[in-house]
Amino acid sequence: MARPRKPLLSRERIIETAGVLIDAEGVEAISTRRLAAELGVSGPSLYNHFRTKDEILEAVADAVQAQVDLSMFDAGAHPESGDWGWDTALHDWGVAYRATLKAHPHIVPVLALGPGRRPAGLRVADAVFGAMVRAGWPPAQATSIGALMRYFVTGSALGSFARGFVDDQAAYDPTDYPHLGQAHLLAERQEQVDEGAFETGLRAIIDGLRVQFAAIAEK
Amino acid sequence: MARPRKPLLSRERIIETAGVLIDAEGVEAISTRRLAAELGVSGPSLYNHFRTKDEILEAVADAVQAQVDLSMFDAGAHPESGDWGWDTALHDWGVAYRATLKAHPHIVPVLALGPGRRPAGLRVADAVFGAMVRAGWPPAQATSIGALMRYFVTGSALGSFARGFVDDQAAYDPTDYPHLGQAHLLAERQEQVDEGAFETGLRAIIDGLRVQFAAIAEK
DNA sequence: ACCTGAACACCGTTCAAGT
DNA sequence: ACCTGAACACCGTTCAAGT
Repeated sequence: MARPRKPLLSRERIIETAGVLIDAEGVEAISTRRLAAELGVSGPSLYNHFRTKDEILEAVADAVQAQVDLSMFDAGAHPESGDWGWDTALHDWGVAYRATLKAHPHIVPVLALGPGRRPAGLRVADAVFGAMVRAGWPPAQATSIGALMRYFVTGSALGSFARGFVDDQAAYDPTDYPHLGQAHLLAERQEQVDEGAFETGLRAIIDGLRVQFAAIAEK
Repeated sequence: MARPRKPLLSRERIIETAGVLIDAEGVEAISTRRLAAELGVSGPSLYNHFRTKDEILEAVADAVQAQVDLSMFDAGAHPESGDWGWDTALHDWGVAYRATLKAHPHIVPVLALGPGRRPAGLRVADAVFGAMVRAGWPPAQATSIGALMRYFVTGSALGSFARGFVDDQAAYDPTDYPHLGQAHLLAERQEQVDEGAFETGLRAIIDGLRVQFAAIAEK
């Protein structure tokens, strides 16, 4: 075939197809040959558009991150109700962030691991930092808030805590694990357990930040 | 050589060598051939001791997790001073947990991702759950606390937030990122920024849990 | 039981050749 | 510029053969 008069591939098409494939079958399902085949093209063609396979994965991760809603940080968010607060914005963002990652769980390791030098990651950092400073947080704390929220949300989206438990009482020898007598019950409700832990943690973080904020404002 | 009269390998020796290799060169450096060579043995020999390469990585992750100090959850911890509290225990554990993971950063993705069905993971869950219930937390909340702490600590150990920023002001176009004018300064102090965000987040979580605990105790 | 070399079906990436 | 097939240097894993 050689060079067609109109390019068969584009970065966008590669990212799109890779994303679908990863959502369906996981990151391990992606090989350059497999992805290329899915695109109707031969393996090495991809290297005309990306330098490495890792770069493709990073681009997919960035595309997912870009879907996270940030509108709650807008200066004029909820102007009518007048109840904007850095705390509710942070909570809403956390929930939206997690929901987006949970919709694309297979790419989360790439997203969480990378240094986050991707454009969408910077856009998030910018929005959070800007909103926190505007709300009265000192810059150093505003930076920390963006970081710690990322730690918590990606950590929660990465691994299921509840999935660690099997639905079999015999698996938990009371000698080894004296307090896990009911642990096998967790297996039945993995989803709720992880969701509950996330909600509890998110609320704790925000309650805790309120305590710190009050201490700062006091001075 | 065929079968030697004394086995050349053991699970322990494989885990140990794999751990050293991963610490030094990362998970990608581990191939079954490379690891076997390091052990003075041929590639397929490993399959007499582990079913898959992934099982080896899981075992290394478990070995790291097993190093995390849990003594702060002991019933008789600090009996002389009498200042044991679930909150300080949780804080100390968080700090110790993160320190251990930071000492072996290359294995953290495996540790954070896996379902945590490994023995060391269960031992952690058991210790935290037991201590929280003993301190007066309802079982459902005690479960959540173990989970949310894991989310936060592994998330913080996985990716550096600060590493996302480069030491170059020109990288942050004010049009794209209106609030990142000082972001290039973060690059210089990655370590402190991430450490500070972790400390802030850990304190916020514990302060927030105190608020919830007070609400529960009140009833 | 525990090691070996050979073999299978893959990989990511490079590169010269085609238009 | 953008695609191709061939090739290189790898992979994880299986398996029959050796003791």
